[in-house]
Amino acid sequence: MVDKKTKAWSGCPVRFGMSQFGDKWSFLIIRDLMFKGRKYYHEFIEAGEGISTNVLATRLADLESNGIVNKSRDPIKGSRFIYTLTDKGIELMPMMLAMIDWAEKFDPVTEVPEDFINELRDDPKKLQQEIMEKIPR
Amino acid sequence: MVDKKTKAWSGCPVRFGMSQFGDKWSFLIIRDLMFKGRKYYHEFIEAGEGISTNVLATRLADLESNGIVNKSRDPIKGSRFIYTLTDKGIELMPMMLAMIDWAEKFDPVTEVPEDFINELRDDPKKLQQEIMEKIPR
DNA sequence: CTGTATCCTTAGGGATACTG
DNA sequence: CAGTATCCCTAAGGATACAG
Repeated sequence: MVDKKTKAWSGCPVRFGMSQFGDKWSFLIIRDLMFKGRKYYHEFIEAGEGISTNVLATRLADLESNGIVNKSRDPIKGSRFIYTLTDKGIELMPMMLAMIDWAEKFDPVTEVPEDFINELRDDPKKLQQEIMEKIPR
Repeated sequence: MVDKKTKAWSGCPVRFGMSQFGDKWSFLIIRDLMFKGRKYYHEFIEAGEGISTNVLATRLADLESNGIVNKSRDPIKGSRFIYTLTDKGIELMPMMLAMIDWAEKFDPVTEVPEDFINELRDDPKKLQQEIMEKIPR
């Protein structure tokens, strides 16, 4: 678990995670990409969380440079980009699901649809697969 | 999964999570409490992450007011406090483990002990139970 | 020693103007 | 319309003095 002497992981995974996506906006953007099918700049802006355009730009750039988000030109409408999760980003799903499960337990206001939570607790792998298939690529 | 109309969870669990522990320092403190057996003020300070005393104080207070951390007087040495995870805090373990698993996959520098990762992937419930028993109360 | 309060700086981020 | 650059300000947080 931890080194007996230093009581530390040599390269700490939690610190690494924080350095890669460890702020409010990154989590919310990953949420949007993972669970809400959002993939365009304006969709993130209009998500209603109040992120401003410049902050969104820097977060997307950060996530991209960390290999979590992929940015590619929209073949339909060449003036814009499509933002998607990379494999590395998609693999954050277990963490996000664990967080959702936790929030559902402890936040009286959180209202994740019942069948979502049921499936999450019953067969997380299956749920994960289902979500995966809906994530834009 | 999401409401068909709003495409949103009514009370978003991710936003809730972020409001409860959604910053670098909170994650690191929770890590210390959960995996490193730390429970005293000075142990967090000396963790070597460079948190300053005032920031630690506010984070501990925030986590306490969010019901994630418990603060009680040390019966041995009455001039100090013991900080522990509440049940609500302990239940963040699946999320933390998922994050550790992810970091181990994607950070070349992260070095979680092999048997830890093996057990995490093989029998997470058992690992969780084992860690749980080592968490100070 | 175990924390808390104060001070002060800086970086994060909101508002908005701007460019292709 | 899609995204970037600039401006400015607030609030997070580092250093450190202070209190019990």
